[in-house]
Amino acid sequence: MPYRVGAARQYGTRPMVAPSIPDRPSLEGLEEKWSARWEADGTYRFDRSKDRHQVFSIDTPPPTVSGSLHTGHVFSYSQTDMVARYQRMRGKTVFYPIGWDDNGLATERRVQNYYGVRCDPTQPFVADYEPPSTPPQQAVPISRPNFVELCRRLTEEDEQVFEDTHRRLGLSYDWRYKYTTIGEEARRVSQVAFLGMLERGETYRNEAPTLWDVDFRTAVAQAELEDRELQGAYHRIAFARGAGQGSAIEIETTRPELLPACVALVAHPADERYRPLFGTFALTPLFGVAVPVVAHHLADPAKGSGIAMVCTFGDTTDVTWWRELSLPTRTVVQRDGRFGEAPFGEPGWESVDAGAARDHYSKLQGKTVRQAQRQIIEMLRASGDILGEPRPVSHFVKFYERGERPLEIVSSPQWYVRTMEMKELLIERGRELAWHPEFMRARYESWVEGLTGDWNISRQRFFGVPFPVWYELDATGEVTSPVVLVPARERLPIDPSTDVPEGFSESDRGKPLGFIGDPDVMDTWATSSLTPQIAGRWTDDPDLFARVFPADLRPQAHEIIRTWLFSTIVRSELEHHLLPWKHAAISGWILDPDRKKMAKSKGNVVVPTEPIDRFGTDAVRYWAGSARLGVDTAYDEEQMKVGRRLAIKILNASKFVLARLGDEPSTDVITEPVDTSMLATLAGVVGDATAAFERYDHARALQVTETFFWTYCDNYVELVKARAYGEAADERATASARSALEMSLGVLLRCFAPFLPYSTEEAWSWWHDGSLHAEPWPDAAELLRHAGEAASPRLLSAAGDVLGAIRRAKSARHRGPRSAVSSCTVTGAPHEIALVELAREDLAQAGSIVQLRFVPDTDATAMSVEVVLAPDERPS
RNA sequence: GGGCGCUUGGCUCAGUUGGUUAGAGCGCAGCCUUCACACGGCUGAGGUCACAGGUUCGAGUCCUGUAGCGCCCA
Repeated sequence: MPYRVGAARQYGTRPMVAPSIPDRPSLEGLEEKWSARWEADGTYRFDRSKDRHQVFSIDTPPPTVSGSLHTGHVFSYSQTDMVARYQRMRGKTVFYPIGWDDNGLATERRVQNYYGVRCDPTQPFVADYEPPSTPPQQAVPISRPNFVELCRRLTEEDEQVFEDTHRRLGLSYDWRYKYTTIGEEARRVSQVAFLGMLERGETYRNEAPTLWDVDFRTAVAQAELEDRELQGAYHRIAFARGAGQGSAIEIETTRPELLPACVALVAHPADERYRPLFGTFALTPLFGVAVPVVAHHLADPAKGSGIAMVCTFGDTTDVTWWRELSLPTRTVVQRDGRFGEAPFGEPGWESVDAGAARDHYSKLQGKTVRQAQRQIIEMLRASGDILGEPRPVSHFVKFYERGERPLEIVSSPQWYVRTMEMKELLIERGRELAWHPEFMRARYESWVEGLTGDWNISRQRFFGVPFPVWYELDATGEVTSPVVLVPARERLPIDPSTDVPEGFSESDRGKPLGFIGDPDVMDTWATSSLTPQIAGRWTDDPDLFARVFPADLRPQAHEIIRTWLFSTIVRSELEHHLLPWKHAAISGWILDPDRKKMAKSKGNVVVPTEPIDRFGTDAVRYWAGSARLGVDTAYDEEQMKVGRRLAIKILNASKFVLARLGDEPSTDVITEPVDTSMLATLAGVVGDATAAFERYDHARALQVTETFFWTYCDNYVELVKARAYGEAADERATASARSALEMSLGVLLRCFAPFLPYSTEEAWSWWHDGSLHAEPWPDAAELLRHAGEAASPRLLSAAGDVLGAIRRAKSARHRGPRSAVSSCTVTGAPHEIALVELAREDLAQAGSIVQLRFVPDTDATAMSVEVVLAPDERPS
């Protein structure tokens, strides 16, 4: 591929009249100036006429708009932008869209708090509804359409703030491809993909025990769970045996309130204490229900009394026992977290004393889990079935990660995606993906290996993508048929609560022999897992999609490997049998200066606009760019100050070079050994930076460029200053210096461009038309050709060493940098001396050396420099 | 409890496939201002590479173990 370092191009775009260079270059105002220009010029527009192999496609997880942006976003988004800019300069047309994740629970909560409302689907729709001007104490119930409307309104405001910040950061998106996860296209893609899964049998609806948050009133997926340690207590409860069958069985439980839901007692098959009891029955206290004593290996003989009661459902182990031992179901806890009906005496609820059972249960019905626990303990005490005092215990209980009360397990119809049968395949896909850093793959694999159930994608929420299905009702108005009514694909997206299935009319809704829409919305991940398809306009623009999918890169943080990355691989596999991207770049976290994770809940969040205001975008990006992928990084203003200094240095160095451009620029005239040595060194730097970018190591690319740039300024620029000023006798020496300076500056600006887009663009604009960011990335091989075969990087470094020795001598004697050296003697191995002697004139000028001598010494192992300063002529 | 990562000068971090006296920046100290840069530059001091074994001619780097910290999952 022809990546030209671009003598011809570089010079070719040079304006006829050199624009004026500011006397005092400054970073102030560059962001506004260049952001507007890039937008106006379409600098970062994706060229959709290009084929897939000419495209570099990035699938960025859209940030959640509800809530504020923090510096962590700036950090990882900047890192991705560096790759995007590099690839663009490598000649790719970059597909780099951005979206906003406004779908889901986070937005609902924000709307509730912001406006002081709550969604109540039983409320009637109010046209032109206006929320209270100040949020009232008691949330106002409003209809679902009104609630969704408020969600849209608030997210639009939030999205504008986000867009402004992203633009200031200089992220090189093509804004024409902006999307949202609740927008029409996202809903269409989600629904098309869902119906595809339905058709292929990859999704199914099942009435099943489901982890349920009683406050949020929604099912919770495995990815959203977390274990929290809770203080509880073991209560010892006696279960009577049938007449003449022996003494009571004592069990210990942390959830005595679930006694009416008890369906069995379980002990380990090898437990000698209980072996004789397997196959017999015991009676639940208070309720008199006969439950079998059964054996299962998950029963822990060391826990409590070694025998446990199985309830429907106290925890996930209960679910396992219930399923594997085919136990009956007696559910008492409802979706609102309160005790519902329990018809003791009726089929399935047989009791030896149904009257007493009902009497006892009537005191529990309607109570919350906590209240019921207090009540049942009281009743058990009264009946004498509770033994001794409760024994405090600390145990882990499952919570919804956003929830405040332990999850209950209820039975309700949910849509599931068959992920369990894909596990092997998913792990294989994970192995095909190039992970940066490599070790992040383990996070993914251990997550997939640890999956215990299919992916539940139903959410009993309001602001989300509805399931595009209806159910037929029978003559009694119940859903009994397993047949699902689906819309034609052309109708999507639809909302089954307002749209009507083919062959029915709105008047059939909810009526016997009519239909009813699925009441739920999809889990936010069921949409977010389709960002490659949404951004690439899979359903609406297949031509575009073919050019950008599968993507080259998925950048994201490590905590969403188990959610976003995982679910996207699942969907891509189901829909396309392809890995959705080639590379995954996993960024680290931003920690606060005390190395604590930056999080809103901790109150240590730095708003990104603040450091941008104080140090400038380039400075903040420099900080982000110096951190490697996968490494958690502390928020560090010192590092931003360094970046700011670098950006200013770039402007100043550019000013110096451009103030003495030659009249007839040409690469042919770069002949002086010091100049060609510099070009050869620069070629090495470009090679390193390129290789680093190719392996997604942007930090290394920045570091090698920066390191070279400082020695370039300190040594090379100082060495050639006299020639550049035209003070050399030989005109060719001057032309060589000027051309080399111009070429190297152009190369350096391009190397820095992905990191510091504003200051480099500013400097570039001083002597070019067109954007630096549309320039080709420099090519090391071409630089080497300009340097010539004879050029040796060693000359520049050796001359730099001599210069350093002279500086040290002057510094030690408190002399100024331009103070005179009466004599300087350089001693070293003959080949070294022969080399460094090529820089004689430059060294003499740069060091203000009167007498410069080079002494070859065959015994010398290292070069040594002896400096004699001229007498100090300053007044003392 | 399982997995992953980290431990290098006061601080933040580099250190590529093991190869001479271990690097950088910040901070600190000293010095230097007409001639790109005081929103600066130069120079310097400062490290038994967490610990203990092992492999090797040679280990910050590879292996084993220990400790501490962090994250993910139970």
